[in-house]
Formats: sequence, C-alpha cells, structure tokens
Amino acid sequence: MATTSWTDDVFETLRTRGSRSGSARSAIVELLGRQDCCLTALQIFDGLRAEGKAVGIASVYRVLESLVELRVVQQVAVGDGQIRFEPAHRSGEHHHHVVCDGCGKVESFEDPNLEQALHQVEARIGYRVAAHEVVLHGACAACAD
Amino acid sequence: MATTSWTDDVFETLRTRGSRSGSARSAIVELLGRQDCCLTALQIFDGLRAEGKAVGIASVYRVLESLVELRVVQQVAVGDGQIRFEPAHRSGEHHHHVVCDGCGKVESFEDPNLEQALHQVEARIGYRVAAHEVVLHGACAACAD
DNA sequence: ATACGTGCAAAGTATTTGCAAACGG
DNA sequence: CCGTTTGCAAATACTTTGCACGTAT
Repeated sequence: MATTSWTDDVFETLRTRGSRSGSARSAIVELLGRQDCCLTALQIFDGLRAEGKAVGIASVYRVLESLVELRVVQQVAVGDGQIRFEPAHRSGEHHHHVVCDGCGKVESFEDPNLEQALHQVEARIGYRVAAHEVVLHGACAACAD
Repeated sequence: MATTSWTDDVFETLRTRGSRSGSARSAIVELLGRQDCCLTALQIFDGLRAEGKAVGIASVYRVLESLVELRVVQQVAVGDGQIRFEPAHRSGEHHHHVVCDGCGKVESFEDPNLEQALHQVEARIGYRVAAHEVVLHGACAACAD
C-alpha cells in the first residue's frame, strides 16, 4: 500500500514548505520513520547517539516541535510526566496506547469501534477537535501477578 | 445519592489504613474534594497558599502520590508536560478531558457510549486495565477563529 | 552572501529526595 | 515517647532559550 513512506512524505512536506535540509532533522525524521510506537525526546536523543549521530538535545526538541506544528508528528502523554512523539500518518490509520504501570512499557492498539465512539463525541462537544488520544493504564501479562 | 462525599470517603480510607491525620494532607484532600476538574500539583499548591494554608510543595507531591496509590485520586496527562490530579470517585462515574491548544483550558465531558467502547477494548487486550483516560485536543469556541 | 539550522551551555520549570523538626496517637 | 507527617532546601529530570557558528541554497 505505502507507495510513499512516512519518512518520504515528511521530507517532501519540508521541501514544499521551503525548509532547508539539516543533518539533525534528517536523522530524527529517519529514526522516527523506523518506529512503530511513541518515543520520548530523550529516547530519540539516545537512539541517535547509539547510531553515531551526535545531535544536540536542543535540536531534538526544536525539530520535534516543528514536526508537531506541521502535524506530521503527534504528541502522546501517557502520564509519566514525559511527552512522547510518534509519526502521524496521513491516513485515518491511527492507534492508541496502553501503559504498564508496573514496568513502564508502552504498547499500542487499534479499535475501529472506539474510533467511531470518539468521532461521535467530537461532533457534539463545542470544540473543533484536531486530535484525540486514549491511554489505558494497567498491568501487562508479565507484571500482573 | 452521595450520602458520603468523596472527601469523607478519603478520610475514612486513610483512617482505616492507619494513617495519621496531618494538616497538609487534610488541606489537600479538602481542596480536591471541592474541584470538579483536574488540577496540577502547582495549582493545588497555589490554591492552598491562597486560602492561607502554607503547605510545602514537597508535601503536595508526597500526599498526591499516596492518594494515587490508594486509588482515590487519578492522574491525568493532557500533554503539556504537567501531571494533573483529580478525585477518583468510587462509582463508575467518570469523565474525560478536552484541552484547548489555543488557551490551555481543560474541560471535562462524559459519554456512556465511549465508556462502553473502552470496556470492550479493555476486555480484549492482554492487560489487566486499572484505569483509562481520553484526551481530546482542539480549539474551544473562543479560540476557533 | 545570507538566512536558516545546529550545538553548546545556561536558564527555567516540574518533580523528587534527604533530613531535622513538628506533631498525632 | 515513638514513628508518621511535614517543610525546607538541595538535588534531579525534563524542556526551553540565547547565542555563535556552520551550512545549504
């Protein structure tokens, strides 16, 4: 299906917008494109270090901020005081998160039925809703006694 | 319906658990009991100051942590990097949050249909789900142009 | 050449921890 | 009295900002 990857989409969007291509941003976009779930800014920073790309932490935050503004990256708050980031795919394709309060693991899930219920809510409250986010908290199979 | 208020419930729970009653915790529980929506730790701190109860910020965090552990207070993350807290009522009574990305306002809403969809999801994923949280992001009536 | 992008370091904000004094039972 | 609770201050964690330099166009 994906004739164009998220990564390519983002580079295209940036080019269209007239942004210059910098090394920090390229590295971050490429790393994010390889992820299937959300990462904290520090995880991204460490991940880049691990592959030898020593970008500054400030650049990580600045790049993420700009990508959020372009709506190609979505912020996720799971309640541990850190903000996480993940690719926002153009299609309605969309997932939510379940957090293990025991080990801190974050996983994702999808549910069309839930999406539908969310859309109904969004239609009736007096907000122009731009995004939504569902977080389940509990114990994963390993942490549940 | 509420023959006992949340505040009383909490004091009762604390007593049962053998906790001593301290001034900081009492003040925090009472303030929370008067709220209808979530507050940050700092908002609670300032609120207490405003009414002349000068508790230490450390106590605010420690008390909130213990109340979360007792499951009488629920944490809410709306994505601005701060953790919010609100009373967790025994009954299934339960609300979710909508955040205005323009002015930062946080409001609450309820939707039985959404709750049902959530329960269905919770039943099918391999987690023992203890809590769930839905956050909508968008522009409120005032901030939407 | 000239902005934009980046990295470093410093500042800012939120939260946690160590410890001694205050206090309830 | 004894141990929990509290407040202060210091420490930590995460994020933002200021500024000078590098670099793509």
